[in-house]
This record gives sequence, structure tokens and C-alpha cells, in this order.
Amino acid sequence: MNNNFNLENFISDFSKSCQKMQKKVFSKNEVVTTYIKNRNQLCILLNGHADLVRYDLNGNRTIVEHFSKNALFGEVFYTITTNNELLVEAKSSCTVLFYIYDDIFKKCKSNCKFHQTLSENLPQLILNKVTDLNMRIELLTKRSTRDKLLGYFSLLSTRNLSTSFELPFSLTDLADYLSVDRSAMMRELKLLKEDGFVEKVGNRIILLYK
Amino acid sequence: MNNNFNLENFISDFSKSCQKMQKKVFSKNEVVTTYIKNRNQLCILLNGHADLVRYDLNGNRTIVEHFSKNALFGEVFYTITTNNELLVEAKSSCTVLFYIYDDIFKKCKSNCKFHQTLSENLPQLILNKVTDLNMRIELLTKRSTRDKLLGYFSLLSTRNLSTSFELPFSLTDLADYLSVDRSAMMRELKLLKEDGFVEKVGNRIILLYK
DNA sequence: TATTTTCCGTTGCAAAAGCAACACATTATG
DNA sequence: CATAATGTGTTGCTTTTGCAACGGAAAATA
Repeated sequence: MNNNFNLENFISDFSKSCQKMQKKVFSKNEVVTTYIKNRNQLCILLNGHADLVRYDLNGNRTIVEHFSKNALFGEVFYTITTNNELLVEAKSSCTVLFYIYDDIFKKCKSNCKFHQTLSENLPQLILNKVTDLNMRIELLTKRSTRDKLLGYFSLLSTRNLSTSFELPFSLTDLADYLSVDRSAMMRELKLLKEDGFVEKVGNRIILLYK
Repeated sequence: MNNNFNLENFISDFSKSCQKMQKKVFSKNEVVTTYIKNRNQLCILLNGHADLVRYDLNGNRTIVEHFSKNALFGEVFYTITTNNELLVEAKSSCTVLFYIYDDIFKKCKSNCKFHQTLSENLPQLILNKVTDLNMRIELLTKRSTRDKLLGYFSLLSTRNLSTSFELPFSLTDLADYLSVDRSAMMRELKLLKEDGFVEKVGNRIILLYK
């Protein structure tokens, strides 16, 4: 593992050097990919926003992950054990690089720089994913909608180094991410405002508690 | 990555070959370790059972992960981003191997076989952890206690290749794992029995639906 | 710019989940 | 083996959450 690995530089460089990558452009609401058992796909979001969503038998939608610029996704990061369908949906127009691999940890036969760098750094990239997943589990184990909202806001606050930040979701999608009913979440958000915990200006949240 | 890697053989072999490992024995309810920022610890449970638990500010306990024989845990698999304390508690008497590393992906200076094998296979071990985490997220995103119970039972059923299986938890702990109130869970479990979905004989669950 | 679609904000009511308390069973422990 | 500690099963009551529905705002689209 190379600790000086810079994901952004890496991503901006490799598309020149590698022939096996496919670049595609999607418009809003298009399905970018579905997760399929035993296919080995790695995807990189070059720009735009997309969500990994799951629909269950009751018709509930869950946003499993939210992806923005330079996010990595695909079956590498998700061994499929569920029967429910997993889709990646474009939330805005976006550009995605696709790469089907044989053995993700080995560089390809053509020996290009991209695959070498990728296989060297993949363990670290997977560890980053582990961190995300653990944070998500902590959110989901919170017992009340209020704690889920506050927990998520606190996470965004930390990530933005500020008590004020833009929500990356519509409120409708936020409910599907926190796995709660939208109207119940709206009610709770209102109470949080009334109780002086947060303010909301447009799509921006301001935390009022230390 | 070596696809023929056998975790069990690996674990049973290396303690002879590596000097940097520490073996310790714990009795029930002892704290095996706490997760500490910027320490690099990898632990292997040689026998017994242990849980990774988190206590939140409201006094709720969450069982984050349940470990049995040959489980791997420690900071490698959990970059700490939370303020809550994370403890590993022994659920029975158990034996644990500890290993503090500098760079987990590199073999150590003494060049022993263990570290070489470990660094070669760690990516795959981390991917296994990713799979576990994704399954856990799927459980936690289920909207009702009933669906959480059925989802968990279905998972155990798949894992045991049988519609009948032992619960690895006490019911009290199961509630803390599913992140629901114990008495509410008991009520729901009773309803599941009344509705003919499951039977419970001692600590064994029998699924009655196809 | 007119029109359609999506999202926001809200509410009444129903259902689910949480809380607290208790008796009894089972399991550890001196 | 007696006693303490922990786990199970249950219930009444309260609080939270979900569901369904609706009007208006905002955003997308023709």
C-alpha cells in the first residue's frame, strides 16, 4: 500500500493509459448498473451524483449508499448475499467508468499502469469503504428518528468542518437513507427546529448546539 | 490474493512461527480490548464467543458484531470515527491472539511466514468483513421488528443450510443486535409463533415458511 | 412561459415500538 | 446445595412512528 496514493490524480490519469475501461454518460434517473452475482465490476463516478438503492418486497426503497465525484462502487465492494435487487440510479447527469476484472487484486495481462496502481491501492480503498459502512451502521442502530437525524447532521458537520452544510439529499431521499417514514421524519425535523437544535435555510442545515 | 487460502489452517499454524503475537485467555464478561484511535491492532479469536459492543449516551447498548471461532477483529477493520466507546466483551471464556502492526499490508522485518501470508490475504479478509457489514446494514434498514427477526432468521438459516438452527445470542442480546427494545421484540416473536412463521424449542429456531 | 412532475410541509388517525414493572425459570457462584 | 445473578416471558400504558391524504412550492420539461 502506498500511503501517498492520491485517488483524484489516479482517476484523472488512468483513462488514457487503460484500454479495458469503458466510459459512459447517464442522464438523471437512468439506471447506471445493477449488481449481479458473480460478475466482477468496478465503477468510478467521474462526476455527478448517484445512489445505490434497494427495493424490498413491501415496496420500501432504501438508499444504501450515496455516491458523489470519485466514488468507487460495484460488486468489488458488495458481495451479493441478498435476493433484493440492487440498482445504482443517477441522481443527476453523470459520467461513470466501468471495468470488468478477472482478479481485482492482480494487474491485467497488458500490464498497464492503471491496473498496477489499482491492485496496489485497492486494499486501502476497500478499507475506506469499511469505514463508511461502519458509520452507516452506527447511524442505523440509533433508536429514534431524532437521533438518526442528529447523528447524520453531526457526521456532515464533521465532514465539512463546519456547523453549517448542504444536505446532499432531498428530504424524501434522506428518509430513505435513514430508513424512516418521510412524514415522520419531517415531523421530527420540525420539532428539532422548534427545540432550537437546528435551523434550515433552503437546503442548508445549521447546527445550533455545541 | 490466494484463492486457496484456508483461514483455519493459517490460524492454527502461525502462532508457532511468529514471535510478535500475544496470546491471552479471558473469562466470561471480561473486556478483551477497547478500540483506540491510531493504535493498530489485529485480533483473532481462537475459541469462545465475544461481542463488539457500543454504549451510547442514552445508555442503550448495541452489539455491533458477534464473534465466534476464528473471527478477526480490531482496529484494522474499524477506523474509529465515533466518540462512543467500543469494547469487545467475552461472552464465554475465550482465547485471543493480539498483534500490533506498523503497516498491516507489509510483512514484518523478521520476515516470518505468518506476516507474509497475512499481508497477502488481508485484502480478501477485509472483503469478507465488507460482506458482513453489508448484510448487517440490510438487516438494520428493515422497517419493522418483525422483518428484522425474519431477516436475521433467514440469514442464519442460509448460513446453517437448514431451516432449523441455534441462536448464537441470548434473546436479550439479540434485541441489542437488532437494535430494538427487548420486550417489544419478545412480543413480536410471540406473534411470529402464533402466526405460524416460526417455532422455538430451547435455543433453537425452526422456520415454518418456505 | 405554461404545464406537468416532483418535493415540501402538514395533519388525523392507526399501528408499532418503547418503557417500566413483575413473576418465574435458568444459570452461575460462593 | 443455597443463593445470587441473569435471562425469559408477559402486560398496561405511553410515546413514537407509519400511513394516507392533501395543498402549495419548487423544479423540470415541453
